[in-house]
Amino acid sequence: MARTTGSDGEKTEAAVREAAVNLIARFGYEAMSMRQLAAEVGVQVAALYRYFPTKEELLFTLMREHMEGLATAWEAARPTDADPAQLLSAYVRNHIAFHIERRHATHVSNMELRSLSPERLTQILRMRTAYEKELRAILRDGAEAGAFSIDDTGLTAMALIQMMTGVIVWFRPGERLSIAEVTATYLSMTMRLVGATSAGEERDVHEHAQLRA
Amino acid sequence: MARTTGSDGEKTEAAVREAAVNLIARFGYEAMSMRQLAAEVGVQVAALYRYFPTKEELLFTLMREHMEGLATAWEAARPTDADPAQLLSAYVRNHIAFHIERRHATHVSNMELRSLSPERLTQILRMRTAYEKELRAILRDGAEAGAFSIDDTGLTAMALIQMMTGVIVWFRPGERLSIAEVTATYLSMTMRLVGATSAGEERDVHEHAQLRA
DNA sequence: GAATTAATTGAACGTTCGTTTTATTATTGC
DNA sequence: GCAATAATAAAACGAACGTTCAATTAATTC
Repeated sequence: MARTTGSDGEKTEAAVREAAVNLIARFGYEAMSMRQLAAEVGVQVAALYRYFPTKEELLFTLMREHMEGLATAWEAARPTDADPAQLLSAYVRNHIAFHIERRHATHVSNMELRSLSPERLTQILRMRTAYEKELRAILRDGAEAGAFSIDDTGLTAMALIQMMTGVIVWFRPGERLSIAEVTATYLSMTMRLVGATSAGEERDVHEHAQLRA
Repeated sequence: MARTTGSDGEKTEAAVREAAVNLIARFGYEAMSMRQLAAEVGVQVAALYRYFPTKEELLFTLMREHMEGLATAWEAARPTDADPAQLLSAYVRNHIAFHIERRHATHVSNMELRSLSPERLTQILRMRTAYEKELRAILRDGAEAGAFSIDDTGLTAMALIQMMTGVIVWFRPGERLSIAEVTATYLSMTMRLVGATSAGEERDVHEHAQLRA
């Protein structure tokens, strides 16, 4: 046989992407074979190479689109004319929502960086740094405005990102906590961590979180 | 040639361990080949199999000893008759010191879990859970005693561990910050995050960290 | 100093890997 | 309905993989 009835390039490519994210998240990039991926999609190995010239290019595509999606989501979620606490709150909400929604893709983007060639690694890291820079700016502006009490802006930003992204390690949808509860608690922890003093939505969030304590 | 002059089983095994930790941390377990490891040690491939029956057993040994070391370090560092803030402070100090000191081994233990067989994975996770349980107990006791203000003990413990362990992702010895400075800032962030109210050593640490702000 | 044990080499095993090539069939445009 | 093109199958490539085995030499024991 050759071309199969009802075959469609776009559908196949989308199926390859989705299967690849799941397999790489579960077994790791090196451990996933192109044969395994093809079998998961329900296609022969050679068909994969019609859409992605190499295995690494497939990985890179998944990562790049994940980072682009993160940047796009933040652009859409970022409030205009907001005080530091509201900005930080929006950043935390967006970060947690995005990462919980795309647990597997986040896993891939965080764990498989070393499988990229130096040039591609640089490209992904540049996107990541740009995203983290937004948080540092929020923290710096808030500290200068007296809304936050922060020892070291850069270190605090890294600590917050590690803390928030860590959600995907243990969070499983439908278990003890809902996404809203997790987000509320993380918001509360974040605001305390940065020593937020303002009376914005942060206090509401904090009081809401206390309801479950 | 066969046995080489000055060859010593103990030294070779130690060299294999060390080289394996470094190579796996840098390239990943799947990407590291036994030939690459042998070349790094300066030995032929077959010699590795005198010390570790399989590649996975080597990985498991590295992980198990890392987790045992972490438990041992905490047992030695845990204060007797201390208030919650002092206990938490000791936990944070020990965790950060241990993980910075063994960055590569921590990377291996955190990133390569999926390469273990189910039984071995369970064994490592059991050790990890036991260690995390200590932190949850500290947080729970502190919250009950009124020393901390915590929304969700389990969630806070996970957030703290992710935040602290994340140090190894960005920290490089000899750069902008010293280990002492990083530890002080993380202690400060931790105490604020858990809403510590007591006037133990936590205030000293916090004031000290403020000196650099 | 001969016998035994410890440590290692060198070569090979079968398997799996990412990738390529060629042929074949389904779909699309005219 | 016929040409052009898109999508896939089937088979094969050489290279690299984890692992094993037999042979060989250094160190140790008596």
